[in-house]
Amino acid sequence: MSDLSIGALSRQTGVKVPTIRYYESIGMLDEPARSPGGQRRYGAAHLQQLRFIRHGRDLGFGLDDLRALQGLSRQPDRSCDAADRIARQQLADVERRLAGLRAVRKELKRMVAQCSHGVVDECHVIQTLSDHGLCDGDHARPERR
Amino acid sequence: MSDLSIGALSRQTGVKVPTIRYYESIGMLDEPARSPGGQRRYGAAHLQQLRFIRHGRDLGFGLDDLRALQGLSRQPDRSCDAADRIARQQLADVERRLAGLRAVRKELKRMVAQCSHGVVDECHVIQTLSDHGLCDGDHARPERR
DNA sequence: CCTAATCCCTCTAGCGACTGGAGGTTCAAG
DNA sequence: CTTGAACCTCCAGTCGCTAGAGGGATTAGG
Repeated sequence: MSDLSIGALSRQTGVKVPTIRYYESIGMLDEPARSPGGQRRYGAAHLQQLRFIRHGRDLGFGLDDLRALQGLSRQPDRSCDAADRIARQQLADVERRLAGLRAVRKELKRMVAQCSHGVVDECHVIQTLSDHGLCDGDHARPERR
Repeated sequence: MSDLSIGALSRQTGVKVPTIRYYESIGMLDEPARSPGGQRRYGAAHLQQLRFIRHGRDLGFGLDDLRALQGLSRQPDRSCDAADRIARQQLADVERRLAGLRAVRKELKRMVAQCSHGVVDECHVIQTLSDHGLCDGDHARPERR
């Protein structure tokens, strides 16, 4: 029906062209039909599928989680406990990262606020980095993934 | 003076052994002296240097930023404007990510709260992923780096 | 002094989730 | 039919580590 080129699909979803090909290569996105000359031609189902992935990525789900959720969405009669569990875990993960980032922000604010715009030797930015004892918060490493 | 093995340095700083070697390989950490048998022997300066890196990583700075900050800290007479700029940018970055994560959290909470624990077909977790229109927030992609 | 346990060495490859480039082919508008 | 944009495949690189293989060094105890 729709018959989109990869570029058109990219525009519709906001997913970059090489990323679409990457998703196909790792089996996240179904292989599309090809034009006589070998170019990819996508239909409405692909559009839907890619939007699902895009939205999930925006919410911070990993590709493995999304693969699992995709699998579930194809079996509409099964219990959604598994989906619920994945989403809850993701929420917990986001909460953890928020806490970490808040601690980091607090420390960064202190660093920046105390900078007297003088020379490096008296700079709180450098001093704080050199000596963790100058921090009060226990900002553990927040990042990862 | 201290004369630490790589394992001892690791214990003192909380940085894993392979990570220490990695930092050396990319020129973040000065090459240490070696024992007669070729094992690394670190001094107090290395300990200080690695703590600086560790602390900076904990605050979310990239290794390139830390390299620059390290360079500045070795020139104590220069203005600390550059250091200040890097820290402010990092703070702005953290604020951006916090905003993104808060939007994501809101959406995830909605998804999870609305789940009626029935079958997949009526599951809000799956439905929301399938249709971004069900979201109200404009949770743009928060992650990266 | 010898042995065993633990540590350390280099080198290579892998992770997640893309992103970019080179070098060549196909498509669609005019 | 020509032109230029879009497409193709394949490979390499990003960031910041992390893990494993296959070996050598160090150290504490007997």
